[in-house]
Amino acid sequence: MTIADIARRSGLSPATVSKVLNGRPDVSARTRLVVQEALVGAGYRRRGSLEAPPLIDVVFNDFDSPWAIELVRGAAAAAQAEGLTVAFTALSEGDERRIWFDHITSRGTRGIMLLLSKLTERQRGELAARGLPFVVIDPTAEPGPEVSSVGATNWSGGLAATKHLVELGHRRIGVITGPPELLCSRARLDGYRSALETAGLAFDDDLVLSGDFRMKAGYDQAQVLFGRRRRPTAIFAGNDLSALGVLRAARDAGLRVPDDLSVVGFDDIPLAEWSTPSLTTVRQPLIEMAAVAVRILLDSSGSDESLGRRVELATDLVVRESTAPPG
Amino acid sequence: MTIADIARRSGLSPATVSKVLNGRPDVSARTRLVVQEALVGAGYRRRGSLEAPPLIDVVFNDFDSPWAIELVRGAAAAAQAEGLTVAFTALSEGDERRIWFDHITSRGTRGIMLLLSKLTERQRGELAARGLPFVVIDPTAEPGPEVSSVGATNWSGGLAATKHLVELGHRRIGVITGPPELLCSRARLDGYRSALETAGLAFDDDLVLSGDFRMKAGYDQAQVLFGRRRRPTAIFAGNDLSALGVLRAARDAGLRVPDDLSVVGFDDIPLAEWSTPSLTTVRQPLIEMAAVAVRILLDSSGSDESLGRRVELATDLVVRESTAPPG
DNA sequence: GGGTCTGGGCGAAACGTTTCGCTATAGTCG
DNA sequence: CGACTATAGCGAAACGTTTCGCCCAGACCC
Repeated sequence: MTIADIARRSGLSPATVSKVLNGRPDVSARTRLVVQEALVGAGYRRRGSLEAPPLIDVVFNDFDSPWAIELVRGAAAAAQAEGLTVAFTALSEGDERRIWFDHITSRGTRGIMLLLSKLTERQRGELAARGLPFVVIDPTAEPGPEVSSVGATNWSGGLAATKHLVELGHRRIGVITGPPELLCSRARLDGYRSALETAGLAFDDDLVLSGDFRMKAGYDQAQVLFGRRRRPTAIFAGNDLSALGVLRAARDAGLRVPDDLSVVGFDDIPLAEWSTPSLTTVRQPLIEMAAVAVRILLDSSGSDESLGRRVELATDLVVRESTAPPG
Repeated sequence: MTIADIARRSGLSPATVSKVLNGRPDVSARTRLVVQEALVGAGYRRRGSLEAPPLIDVVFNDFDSPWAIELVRGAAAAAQAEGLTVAFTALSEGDERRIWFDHITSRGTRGIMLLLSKLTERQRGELAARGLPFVVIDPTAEPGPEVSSVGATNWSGGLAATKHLVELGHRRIGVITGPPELLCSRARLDGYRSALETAGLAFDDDLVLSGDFRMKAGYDQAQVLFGRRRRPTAIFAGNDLSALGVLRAARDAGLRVPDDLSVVGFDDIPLAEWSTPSLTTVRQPLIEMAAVAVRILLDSSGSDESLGRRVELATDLVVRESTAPPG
């Protein structure tokens, strides 16, 4: 089954078929469609499958967070073990999505790993037609069943963090979530809610604020919480970065952590161990998550089954210095 | 001038010539040489020069520091503006250098950006033969004149940091340097020395310790300094990461920063602004440095001149909360 | 309406790359 | 020392990719 066969089937030249396969621009939409049908119909595969470029693409929104860094590092390590390199694309705010996508597909890749990002329906289709796998880490919305994704047990993590605070004796526990549209933010919040329920504590809307996973948000929202009539004695931050913002806000407000305020983060970035005070947090195995994602990409690279896989790795509460019984 | 011509000239097949051009392993050393001579003799160039893969490679030792991250981000941004992608390779400790090098060269790249790393003589030759440019950021040793490199004004930075402390009234100023083999570490230390001299202060060997740019080293060495007969009233850390280690050590030793101890870092990583207390530091324009490096790669990609460029961008003292007059 | 220009879309042919098998040489065993 | 095996090195041919020019449709001008 060669390119020439496809060309004959579809009444076009081998050159044109090649262009479609490589996402070249000088093919009309109609022709492209005809070729793609012929490709699928004939079950075409490149001959030596070794031609696939030894690249794995990691794409993320410009959040320059340690969280992303850890994932990239994990991906790089896993890729290197397979003789692959990680190429990475940071999407800045206003970026037209087409740009990076065209870029990656025209250059070729072994698979695409999306951090917190989403593909358009069109893009999904194009990838499927070319047999390029992709996997989402911490998907934004509930992804379809045919989309592979990797995450952590966010709900359990939120539960564990809150339970820890409750067991220390805290009754008023503030929350600063991540962006509400993210699945992981919502799961963590639900874990919090569930822990309160189990403990027989009321859920108070006034104590729940949303942030964006950055330090500044943690800082600002912590100040809001400090201004509440009855100040919470503990804060569960959506991630470590905002938890660090909370620590900072506490210091500026003259509150001692953990004596006057307990703080729990989420992620366990390397910094959490070195902040002052060191941060109690819910550890996500980011390195492993990236490794799993790479494995999914490589596995699904060969096979045609379009059934997605959903993997959730376990989280782990790491107790350090930022939590204590309320003063 | 095609591959076939070269083949005829050297009495070999086009296939073999192609293999040489692509660094394939199944060519004997002699044959490879013959072909390379023929290539040079005939002045061969690939036809469409557009085939150069749209990749820039960033290679660094596994230091997982925010410093490297900033540079990678800068490189990614600059590359994206040119329609290129950044591929990145983290060298772990025991890595055989050949591995990554063969990998990158066989896959192809537009240029290589080395962070704190070094190439062997052989590798330099191989890159030159293939016309692949490279640039070093913060070179380890004095690089030859034909090597391009980008850095910051480390000496001035060290000078400015120390001068700042001296002007605040500090007389005993400890230093925790980076790895001594790095040019930038030594330059910063010399700046420190020079500032002391200008101020008429004696240089005391007991106050100079070396670290490795990580938090733990900052922490450990700070404890050593605290144990000195006359404890220093200020510490100049080789980079922000070790400065954070110092902050932590100070807290564990019951010293208040900046009342009992002033701390200055180097780099101005994003975190410096958010640490508690926020860190006075010498800012390196990392993003710009990476952008300059990318520009050098692309500029020298076309031309044959093998003369290296050395660029040093200006550093800048950023005064925050971690420095004050000695108590 | 006819001429001219422009650009998108396609294919022929030139080109580079890869696979696969052949050959010669080195290494191994009895 | 001969037979057998393994391996490195190379080339023919199959294959995919790219360039370049042709064709044609639409826009524009006169």
